[in-house]
Amino acid sequence: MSKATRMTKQKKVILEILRNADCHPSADWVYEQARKIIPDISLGTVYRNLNVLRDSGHILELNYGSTYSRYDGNPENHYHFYCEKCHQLFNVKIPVYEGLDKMVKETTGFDVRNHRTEFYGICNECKARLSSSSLM
Amino acid sequence: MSKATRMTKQKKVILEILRNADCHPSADWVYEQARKIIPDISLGTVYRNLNVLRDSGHILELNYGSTYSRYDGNPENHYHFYCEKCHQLFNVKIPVYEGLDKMVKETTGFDVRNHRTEFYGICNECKARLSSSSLM
DNA sequence: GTAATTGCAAATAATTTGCTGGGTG
DNA sequence: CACCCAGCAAATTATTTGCAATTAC
Repeated sequence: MSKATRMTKQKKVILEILRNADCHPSADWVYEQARKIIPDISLGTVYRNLNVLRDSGHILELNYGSTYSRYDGNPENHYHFYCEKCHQLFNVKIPVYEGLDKMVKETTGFDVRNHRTEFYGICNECKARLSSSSLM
Repeated sequence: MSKATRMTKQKKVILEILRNADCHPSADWVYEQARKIIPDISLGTVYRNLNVLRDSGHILELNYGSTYSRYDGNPENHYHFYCEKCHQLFNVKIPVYEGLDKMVKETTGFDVRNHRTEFYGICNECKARLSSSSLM
């Protein structure tokens, strides 16, 4: 059914970068990192592989709060926090509440596969920066 | 502080369209509807007003599951369901669980303002279509 | 060997912006 | 009557795609 997929050195490097990243990078950031290892890798290849890896369930694509997608090397569903000041994305370490899916299935009848939740607010670093500024 | 904002007939029409929409339309759909009332309205004006209305809290901008934004004339936070087959977006009528925000505030220390949740799966119409097809 | 994948560059899609004239408060 | 906002078109940004050469299996 699904097309055969080959493990190229480009794909391997991209996956490795995402797994080792402690942030939720954009395609462009992944591209810059990948160039350090494969100098003539192209941005198109990065985008193509990010899509392949997302479709095969190896990574997550996130598109909250910005005009571009961010990627997450941890494919297991988890919650995120978006800082409205510095626009960073953080992992939130509370368990995914799967009971919600069942609740929605009961009220709508839909086949609910999963859900995603993003929290919005101000992160600790930005809170500190704001309260030390004279503008408060 | 924030700039004065004027009520133009364009802005009024755009807001009215969104409030009466029973779907979660794209900027382009809003533009097509608005043209029926103000034939020479421009797409740029639609985008500008959607941003103004979003910033002033009159509408919500949603960007889940697609490459373009959708807009919601109901500015109160509520959950959504995205059908992975037909790509429609539905409102989910379960109450927003604000206790989650407090939980995240306690585990992270962040100032959590709110959260958004989207459910993913297959809607009823698509379920019916799938089970009646010979491909199941 | 052959089909998937690459690099490159051009194409697309969605949204934003500069400018000048018009309409709101 | 000042200044925000409209229309128009060109610019920007993020992402996708066509093609010939390359490479994994």
